[in-house]
Amino acid sequence: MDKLFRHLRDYHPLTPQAEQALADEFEEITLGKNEFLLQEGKTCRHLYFLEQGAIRGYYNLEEKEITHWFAFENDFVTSFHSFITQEPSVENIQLLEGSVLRKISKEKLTALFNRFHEIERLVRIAYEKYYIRLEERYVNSQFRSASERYENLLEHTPHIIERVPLGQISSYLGISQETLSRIRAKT
Amino acid sequence: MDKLFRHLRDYHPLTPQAEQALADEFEEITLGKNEFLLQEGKTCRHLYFLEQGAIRGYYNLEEKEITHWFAFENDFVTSFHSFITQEPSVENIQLLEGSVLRKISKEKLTALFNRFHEIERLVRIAYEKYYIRLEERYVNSQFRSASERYENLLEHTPHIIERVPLGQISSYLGISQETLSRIRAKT
DNA sequence: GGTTTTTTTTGACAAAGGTCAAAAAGGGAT
DNA sequence: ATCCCTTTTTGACCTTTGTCAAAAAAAACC
Repeated sequence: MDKLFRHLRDYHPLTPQAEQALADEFEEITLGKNEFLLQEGKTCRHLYFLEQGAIRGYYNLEEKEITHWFAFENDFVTSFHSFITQEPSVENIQLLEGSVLRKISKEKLTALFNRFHEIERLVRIAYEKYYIRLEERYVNSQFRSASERYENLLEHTPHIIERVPLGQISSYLGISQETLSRIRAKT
Repeated sequence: MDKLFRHLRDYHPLTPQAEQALADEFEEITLGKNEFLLQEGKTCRHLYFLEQGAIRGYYNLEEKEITHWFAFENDFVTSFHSFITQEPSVENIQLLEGSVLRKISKEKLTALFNRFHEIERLVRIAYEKYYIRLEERYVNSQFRSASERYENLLEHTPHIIERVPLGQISSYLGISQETLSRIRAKT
C-alpha cells in the first residue's frame, strides 16, 4: 500500500484521515500473465493502481489488435472512457506480466469525493498530468515520421522496449511491424 | 454571462453562491480576427471561455504552422500545458474570427477551488469530458487513413469546414493540403 | 539437446500520401 | 468590371510506409 501512497503524495499531499479512508477502500489483487482486467463489451467499474507489473490496453480494428497504451509500475489503469461514462468498453485491458494491483470502485471513489474535498483535488491534479501526457502523445503521433516516433520512444520510455513484444510496440506507434523492424535495423 | 453558466450547468450544477463567485471573476474581453490570445514563449495565465467566435491553436514545426485544435462557441480555451505547468507555451492561440470571450486567471480559479469544493468538482468533470474527447481524436488520428479522418470530420464536426481555411484543416488532420484537396474532389 | 511455436527480420512489390510548381478559382477593394 | 492577393486545385514525380510471403532467430516445451 505504501507504494500507492508515496505516489499519491507526488500529486497532492493528503491528511492522515483522507489517507486512511483511501486505504480502507483500495483492495489488493494479483493476476497472472495474459489475464484480462477488462474485456470489450463490459463496463469498467474500477480504477486500478499498478504496483508491480505491466499491462496494455488494446482494441480490435479490422481483424487486428491495436495496442494504444501501456502501463507499468505506479501508473493508474482503467478504461477511461468506460469508467467515466459507465458505458460498455471498446477496449480490452490485458496483463503483459503477472501483476500486483490495487483497485477501487467508481461508487466508492465518488463517495470519497463527497467526504474529502482533498481527494477530489488529488484526482483533479492527476487528470491534469494525464491530459498533458496524452496531448504530448497525440502531437507526437500525428506530426512525426515513423522513425521519429520510434526514437522518441527510445528516449522517453525505453522500458517499453524491454518488456513488450515488437508487434505490440509497432501498433502502439502506429507503424507496421515490418517497418519498425527496418527502422531498428538502421540504427 | 448567461451562456457561460448555461454551459457550466451541463457539467455540474452550482449553488447560487458559487455561481456568483464565478461571475465576479470572469471578465469579458473582445478581440478581432487574427489577434493572438497567446504567443509561443509566453506563459498562459488564463483560462478562457469562448462565447462567440472561432479560435485555433497552432505551433511552428520546421517552417510550418501545425494547427492542432479549433475552438468554437461554448468551448473552453487555453494552452493547457502552459496553463497547468505555468511554463512558457510552445503554442500560439489565434482568433479565426472576431470573438467574445470570458477569462479568469489561474490564481483566481485556484482560490475559488479553495472556497468552493463544487467548483473544483465542476472542473474535474470538465477535465473528464475533455480527456475523452482528446482520446477519441488520438485514436482517430493514429489509426485511420487520411480520407477516413476527413470523413470523420465531416460527420462529427462539419462546422469546421465552414469556418476554417483548408490549409489549416489539412494540418489539423495531419494531411498535406494537396492531398486533402484531392480527397475532397473524389466525394 | 532437439523440436515446436512464436517472434523478428528480409525481400519484392504496391499503395498512400508528400512535394514542387503552376494553373485556376475566389474575394475584396477600387 | 478590373486588379491584386489569397486560397484551392491539378499534374508529375518522389518518398515513406504497408502488404504478402518466406526465411531466420529466439523462446518455450518436452
